Amino acid sequence: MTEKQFLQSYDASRFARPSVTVDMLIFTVADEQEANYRKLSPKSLQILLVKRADHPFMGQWALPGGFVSPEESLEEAAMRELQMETNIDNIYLEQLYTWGDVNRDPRTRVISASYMALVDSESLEVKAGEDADDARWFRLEDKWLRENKIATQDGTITEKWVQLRFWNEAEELSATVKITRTVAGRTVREEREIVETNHIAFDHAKIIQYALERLRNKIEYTDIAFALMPELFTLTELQQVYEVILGKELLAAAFRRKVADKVMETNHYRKHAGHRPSKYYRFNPDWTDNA
Amino acid sequence: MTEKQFLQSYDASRFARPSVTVDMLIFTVADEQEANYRKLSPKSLQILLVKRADHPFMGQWALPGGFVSPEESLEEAAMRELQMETNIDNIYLEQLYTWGDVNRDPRTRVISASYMALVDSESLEVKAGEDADDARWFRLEDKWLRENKIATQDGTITEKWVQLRFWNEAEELSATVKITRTVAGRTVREEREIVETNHIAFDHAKIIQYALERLRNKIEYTDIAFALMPELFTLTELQQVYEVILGKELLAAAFRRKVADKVMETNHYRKHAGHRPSKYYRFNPDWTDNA
DNA sequence: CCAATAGTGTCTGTTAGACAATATTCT
DNA sequence: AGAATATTGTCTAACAGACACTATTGG
Repeated sequence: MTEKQFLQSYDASRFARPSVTVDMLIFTVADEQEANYRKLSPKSLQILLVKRADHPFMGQWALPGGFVSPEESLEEAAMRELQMETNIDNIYLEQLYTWGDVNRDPRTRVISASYMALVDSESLEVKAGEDADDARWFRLEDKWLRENKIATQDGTITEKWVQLRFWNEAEELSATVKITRTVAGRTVREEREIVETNHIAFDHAKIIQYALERLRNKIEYTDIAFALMPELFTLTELQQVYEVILGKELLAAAFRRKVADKVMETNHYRKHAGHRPSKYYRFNPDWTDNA
Repeated sequence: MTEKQFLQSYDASRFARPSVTVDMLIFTVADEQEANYRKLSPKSLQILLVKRADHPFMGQWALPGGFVSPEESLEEAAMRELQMETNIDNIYLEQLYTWGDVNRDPRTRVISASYMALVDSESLEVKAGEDADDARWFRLEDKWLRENKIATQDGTITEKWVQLRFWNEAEELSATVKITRTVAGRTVREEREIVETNHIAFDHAKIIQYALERLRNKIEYTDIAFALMPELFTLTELQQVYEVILGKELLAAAFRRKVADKVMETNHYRKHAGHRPSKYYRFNPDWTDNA
């Protein structure tokens, strides 16, 4: 049989096939309200969730996403979903992880490729709430709850409980995820399990926790932070973005040294702030990460 | 309609579904032969490929892998394939990336989750060639060919050509992959394209190039190198593993300082080496990566 | 004037790179 | 003895953390 004959006679339906979806983790960092005109407005990390209109998990909140159609690539499907929710293009988009447990979805076997998108809140303001479907931004915070380390024959098992909290003006959601890290011999394995989830559909709490961890790691060794910034920004704003994602305060002097080569000065200044005006910067596209 | 009724009446076949496979990138670092009894044997990075017995790409070399069955998770499928090829368990296994272009496979729409496995060559020696199917280890090297950087409206496009070479006693394969890195505004995108491929099936050259890059990155900031080591090893052997993966020489003094906390001394020494014997070490499971 | 932030200077301790120097084996 | 590797010591430059200090605005 020639290759051509083979392909003509190939019957793809012989094998059972799963459904494949993309799940979108759309993050932004937005300003909070601040009463004192002199103080800077604090920033918060936010994620976009949609309210499920249908079974299963009807009424609960889920990651935006949908089935991948036969004539689009995974990336194209992710882009399509992203447009649908934010109508912004040229956005940071990165494949995160593909979730393939057997009973993730009560309907049928579903394998989900998750994508993380980062958008800057300024270009977003437009579409924020006026969405047709029930998409809403939630502030997102995670909290270390407790840790448990056990010795085994040839290594250790560390269990860590992390709580996620999501909230906006109308709603508050939460979940607890247990992360089990198994060191056996020279290899390490990590597993995630949802311990408790409150109005968050499917295994999406687990996916969000994973994404948050990845975001936190990547902001330290890549330039993704700039994807969260508007065209022009001050170094203090940039620092705030790092701080809200890392969940800790940074020293301004050291921070400025670290980002010095990644940004370019402009000769614009922020006005009417009630204190010394700060210079606006932009991303330096000639900056190269590697040596 | 209740959720229960909904689920009972749910018809999964309404949507066209792709086939899903796992592709395994099984790496090891093995000793080369060395004539001079006094000299250390150099090491080489190797990858396991299988010769395709059927159409399409019959006779060409491909990554081990196969279809994911409905009653196993992605990880379980990856484990199963790994066992099939190496019959070693408790191995380092990590999901790499999921490839979802529309025409990756001439038979039908196939989405492939790729997994990287690291095995130590010592426990492997057993299964090396006696495999039933046509699986073979290939030495693997990549070579930077050329780079091309173009300015655009709001950023740059960098194209990089990388050549991969695979060889063993019987066979030699090669491929060229073009990596396009687009910096536009504050976002970066990376794409990979196979420019030329020689007896390597599907888009697997691209996947291997990606895996190699990931391996190179991860060895710098994680402890995956130990997954490539036998139970006991000398610090020079460990350094050789770093060197062969990073493709550059390291200074012994600095290297030893860096890994000092990650290993534990034993009181065994390598014997009969024609020079000063080196101490054997083992991985220190109490070492924690993070602070 | 003063609250509040912007931005800089400098000290200190840690670490990576470089390389020299010493130690130890087997044939 | 001599080849070859193992292992340690030390100098230096770079850099991150800490913190003090100066600069600049709007009300």
